[in-house]
Amino acid sequence: MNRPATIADVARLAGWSIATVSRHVNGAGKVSPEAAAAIQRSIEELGYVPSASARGLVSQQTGMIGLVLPAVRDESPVVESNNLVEYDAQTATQIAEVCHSYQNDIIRGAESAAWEIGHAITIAAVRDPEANSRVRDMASRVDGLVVVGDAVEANLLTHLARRVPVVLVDSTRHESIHDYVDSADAVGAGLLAQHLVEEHGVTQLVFVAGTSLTAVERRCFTVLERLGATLLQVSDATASEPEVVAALVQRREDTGRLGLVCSSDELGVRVLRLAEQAGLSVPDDAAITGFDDCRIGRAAKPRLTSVRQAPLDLGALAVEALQRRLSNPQSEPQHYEVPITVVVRESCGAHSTSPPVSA
Amino acid sequence: MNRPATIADVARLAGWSIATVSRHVNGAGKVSPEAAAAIQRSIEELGYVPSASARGLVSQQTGMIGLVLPAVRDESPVVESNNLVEYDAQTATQIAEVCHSYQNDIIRGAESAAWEIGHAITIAAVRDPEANSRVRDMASRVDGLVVVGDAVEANLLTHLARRVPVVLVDSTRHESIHDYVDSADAVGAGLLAQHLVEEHGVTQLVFVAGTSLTAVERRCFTVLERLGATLLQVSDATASEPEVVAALVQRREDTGRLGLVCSSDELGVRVLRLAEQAGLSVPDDAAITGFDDCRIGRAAKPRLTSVRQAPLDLGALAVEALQRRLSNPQSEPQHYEVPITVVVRESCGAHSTSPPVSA
DNA sequence: TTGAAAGCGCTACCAT
DNA sequence: ATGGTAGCGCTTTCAA
Repeated sequence: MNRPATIADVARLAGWSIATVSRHVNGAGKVSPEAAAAIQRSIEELGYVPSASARGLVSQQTGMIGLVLPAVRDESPVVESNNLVEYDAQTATQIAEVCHSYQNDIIRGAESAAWEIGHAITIAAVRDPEANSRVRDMASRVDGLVVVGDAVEANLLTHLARRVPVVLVDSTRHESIHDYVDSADAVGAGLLAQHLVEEHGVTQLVFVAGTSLTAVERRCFTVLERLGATLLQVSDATASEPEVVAALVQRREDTGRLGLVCSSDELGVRVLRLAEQAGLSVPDDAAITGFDDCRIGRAAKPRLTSVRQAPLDLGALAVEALQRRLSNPQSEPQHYEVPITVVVRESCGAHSTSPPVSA
Repeated sequence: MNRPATIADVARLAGWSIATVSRHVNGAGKVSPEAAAAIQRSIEELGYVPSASARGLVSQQTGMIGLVLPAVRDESPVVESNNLVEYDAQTATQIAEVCHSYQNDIIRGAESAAWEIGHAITIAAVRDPEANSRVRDMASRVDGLVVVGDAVEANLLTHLARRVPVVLVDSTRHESIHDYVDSADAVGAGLLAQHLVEEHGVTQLVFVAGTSLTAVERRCFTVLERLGATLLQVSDATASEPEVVAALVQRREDTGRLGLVCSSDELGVRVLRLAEQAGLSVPDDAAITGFDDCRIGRAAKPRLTSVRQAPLDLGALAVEALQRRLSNPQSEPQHYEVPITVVVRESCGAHSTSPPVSA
């Protein structure tokens, strides 16, 4: 690995001009067969690879798309002594895994879509929203930026947006000056509710969530509320579970067949257990559904009906949005939504053999 | 988003020379406070971000590290009608998920390590080993290449290596002309065996693998063989399972307490079931261990003792290797190994309350 | 401390 | 079809 060969080296060795080499390499313009042959030979010989920097400099584009993700911090289990460890899976680890697979899908979706349009992607996991230099640096080497979640400060974002187009993904505080992509989660909640009511004769919808609602959860509840759903908030603490059990019993008595729409599969599994404690049979007394279609829900005892929001598509759509913006810089900021899918399983009353039902 | 501001724009607006702006931005050389202030102001005003291409061109380095991964193709479940689907988890999907989380960890490890040394990373999932242009392109925009698995043809690799240093990760056909990183999997197998024999009184070690051994598996078996292990190959087909059951019964009768070292957690779980069918109690008649420490093993009935090879560290180590190479281009190609960890659980005879044991 | 200017490797335009 | 050449935006001498 000496000084890497340049186009000039190739030209000299081949006995043709730099311009001709450039044309040959880019397949632009006509190049005589003899020239092409000679040039190709010296390319091989010298191991020539054109410099992306030089190309980018003259063409004013880098051929790269940047993906900024919020870093997920995961607790690693304590390692006890050299090479041997006693391991216990922990909640924190599980949550981290869910986030990882989510981000992983976004990355892969973006990578694939970027590849389709001839771009490479570069990624940065941002630990700290004030870590500006990181994002700045990235902005300098890409044609466009996909920012997932709230990894980046709003004002930095606007600064960067003056240089490269920015597409937000699943941001909670998305401002309308940027293009924005998320899943149609509220639509999913609605579909789910509709399914429960129409197909499984649920008479009372209940939206089950944590003690404080996230933006997504609020949106979902808004939709569900219109369909007559009530809200049941479950704290993280195990201590408060008896209350929840009581509430479930209560509602069952008051209103007949329950449809418990939980805001995550994790929560859904927990509610499954609580319903059992409440003496409710699932799905007969209470149909229970999750959200996000994680493995945990697929492994649950009555498998959990859930809403799948393909993060793969999220990533891909973000890249497509970027491409549109790139080719049409002046148009209004747009909002894209990736469609969701309701995955019907036993926890809502479907029989494993029953055919799928349409919306 | 007009034409992005250049250093010249900043200089003009600030009323100082290009050179001074450059020095201010890079913190190199002395710049008077007044100059700094004026320059900083116009940077903000113009939303100036220095062009990585231009920088790269002059400095002859891109500040990027490329990560090439073999694409994992996963079967997506058939979607049945609009937005509703009946889902069944499939083996193919499970395998894909394992690969994904493995690759995901490598990416995150690499990203993090790269960040430490001031580099960004770019990734390419290569669908087809002959997709040369993709990798070529990447080679043109990075300071170094990390190639995972057998994603890239050997001869292309050597071509590229003339331009950028290449570090191989988990390649089966790694040639000694490149730096190379993998896990100490064979060491792990050895440690596992040792643990089984010394701590749990296993009298007969059996290495359980698929019908054709991968390179890793061969390495592991080589080690185990020295410790007296025999080989038991299990085909993917369920049909042949009775034979395996018979084999297990046979060996148990012949040689006393069995130590079944399986080449993956998936296989381990399967063997768990087969041992049960064979009427063997686990871990009393047969201690069973997996490999790779996946979720499936942690969820198994007697939780599976396994060997964890932190792919996070793989990625990080690869980047470190690259950095060494970058700062010392002439040294001999090196082989790096990330240490493994034996995770002791019930399937080998450990009590969940028992303290961890040292090697 | 500052500024002028020579490239870095490449593309694209203009002659030929 | 081919070659000469003017930049692209930046860093880095070298003088001042």
